[in-house]
This record gives sequence, C-alpha cells and structure tokens, in this order.
Amino acid sequence: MTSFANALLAWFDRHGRHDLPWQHPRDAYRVWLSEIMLQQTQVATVIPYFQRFVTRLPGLRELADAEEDVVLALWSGLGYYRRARFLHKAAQLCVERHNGQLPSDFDALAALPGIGRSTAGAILAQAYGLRYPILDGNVKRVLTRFHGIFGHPGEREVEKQLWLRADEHTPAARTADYTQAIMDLGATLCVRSRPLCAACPVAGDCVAQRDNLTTQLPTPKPGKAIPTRSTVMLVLRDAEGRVLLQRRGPQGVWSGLWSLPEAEDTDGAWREAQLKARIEDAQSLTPFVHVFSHYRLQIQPLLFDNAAPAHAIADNADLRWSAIADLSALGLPAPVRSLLLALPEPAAP
DNA sequence: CAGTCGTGGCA
DNA sequence: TTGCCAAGACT
Repeated sequence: MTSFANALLAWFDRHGRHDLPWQHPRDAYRVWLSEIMLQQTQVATVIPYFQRFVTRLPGLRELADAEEDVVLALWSGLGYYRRARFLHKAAQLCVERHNGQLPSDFDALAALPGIGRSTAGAILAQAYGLRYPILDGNVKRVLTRFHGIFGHPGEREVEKQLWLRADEHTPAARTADYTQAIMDLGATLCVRSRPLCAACPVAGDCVAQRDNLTTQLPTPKPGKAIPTRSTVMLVLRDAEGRVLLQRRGPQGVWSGLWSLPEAEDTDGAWREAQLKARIEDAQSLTPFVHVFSHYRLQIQPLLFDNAAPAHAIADNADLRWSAIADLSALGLPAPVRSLLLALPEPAAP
C-alpha cells in the first residue's frame, strides 16, 4: 500500500461521497449502469437519469428484455446515445454468454460493447473488489498534477505513463473505496479550475502544488475550430395537434432517436412536406443553433399546420404521429424536445 | 491516429 | 457571449 493510497483512503473516510445512488446497493448492474452514464457526463447530471432508469429497469434481465425504444426514452437528454444502445446490446450478450450475469473477468467484461479498459476496471473494483486501475478524467487530472506530467492525456505516451502511475497507486486492499476516493478527490478538490489544494490529503507530495503548476496541468487539448452545418426541420402538425416524428438511422448523431423530418433548404422542406402530408398552412419558426462536440448545427424549424398523412407514407415503422403529451415516453434529441414543447398554439380556424 | 458521438454548466 | 470540457469508447 503506497502512502498515496493510504492518505487518500483516510481522506475518503471523512470527506468522500458515500451517498451516491449507485452505492446503495452497490451491485454489479447498478455500478455498470452508473459507469456508462458517467462517461463524459457529470454526477449531478446523471443522478436523476440513473434513478429513473433503475426504477423502470431494476436489473440486467429487465434491461435485456426491454424494447430499444424504452431504453432510448430513458436515456433521452443524456446524450451520446450510442452508450444506451451498447448497454442494451451488452445486457443481451450477458444473457447469452454469461448466464445473465455481468462477468467478473476483465477480458470478458471489456469484450462487451461500451466497456473499455477504464470502465472495466471501475466495475471490477467497485462491484467485485478486484484490484484493477481506472483512468478516467478525474484520475488523469489528479495524476498529471501529482506527478507533474505534461502533454495532453490523449497522446499515446502520456496515457501510457498515466496508466502506469494509476496501476502503481491502486492498492490490493479496499480497492473499491480507493477507486471511489481518487474520483472524489478529482471531482471535489482537484477540480479543473481553482483546485482546493489546502484541503488535499496528498498536497505535500504533489509536484504541481510544489511548483505552482496547477493552472497548467493537465495540459489542455489543442483547440480546433468546428464547422457549422445547417438543416431545416419540418414540424408537420395535424388537426388534432399531433406532430410527425421520424426515427433516425443507426449511423450518425441521435442514432435510433425519434426526431423531425429534415430538408436541406426551405424548397426541399416544401417538397418533403408535400410528400408526407397535405399542407394548408406553414410558418417559419425562430431559428436556433445546437452545438455538438465536433460541429454546430444551425436549425431552421418550419411549422406546417393542418397536415394530413399521405396514404403512401402513413404506414411506416420509422414514421409516427404523436401527441405532444406523449413525447415524454419517447427518445427525442434534447433540442427537438424543447422545440416541440414550445410550439405556438395552432391558429384558430 | 484522428474523427465521431450530446448536453449542460460554468469561467 | 463564447469557449471549454466532464466518471470514454469505438472506428
């Protein structure tokens, strides 16, 4: 047991987070689900989604048996929807290959979709108490500072060094607590800006603290300008106030989610609208921008009122008319949900 | 390796 | 307001 781990565990007992929902009870399914939800996502954001998800699908079997639409609806708003599809697929693989259990073997676990080295380590440590290191954003931030490691953690050499340090620090005893402890340290004290070094249990041996480098570490990702794309979203609304939703394909953003029909320009929008429904009225809604990690999307919504389904296209598994009140049961992209919930009232006849 | 894949909070 | 980026994995 290193002094690093000792100091961290002592701090964790008094100041760590012991009331996270996936800690009570801390079974493999809940740990796994939380780890997937927490990828690139902060704890405060995840908690309500986690509660809703485990209430509806409390175990691996229930998840494996669920419709994908249900899983995506529970994930709707969390982003990175491929995580939900992988989670669902992995649950079914556990039923097929592992007797309905999440495997406790590293290779079997990491072979499941959506589970990489760090997530596998986190699950094995927290759910099964096995000595495997993790290397998430929190650990990278703590270790680059503690050891004074420069270079963006995405670089191969830097990441290799960090895995080595992460493994060295991981104790054989109390591995679950240690894993939670180093994440808690990163999330509550060793934060990105203005870290609370005065309260840190390992500040005495921290290179960044000694050399006043906390503002420079970890080395930030080299910036890159992101392009802007544009689209026209069609809001086809029928006389009963229902809107036409279209399921997105398995590739690209918002895969598998229910969204709106799109066109490249307003002329295309009219052609699309006429193809899908007879139109009596249309109005341009306020355009807005939605930002992804790798591009920004300029969205021009067009509202076509008093639409009626065209016969040829009404019967389609990827098209459906939905009342606004029913949207909560469907997986929708966050900006689409916001748009539909803020639609103007239909004009009086 | 470098790009893809969401969303919300905050400096 | 704009930019950065958080419990990463996959191709």
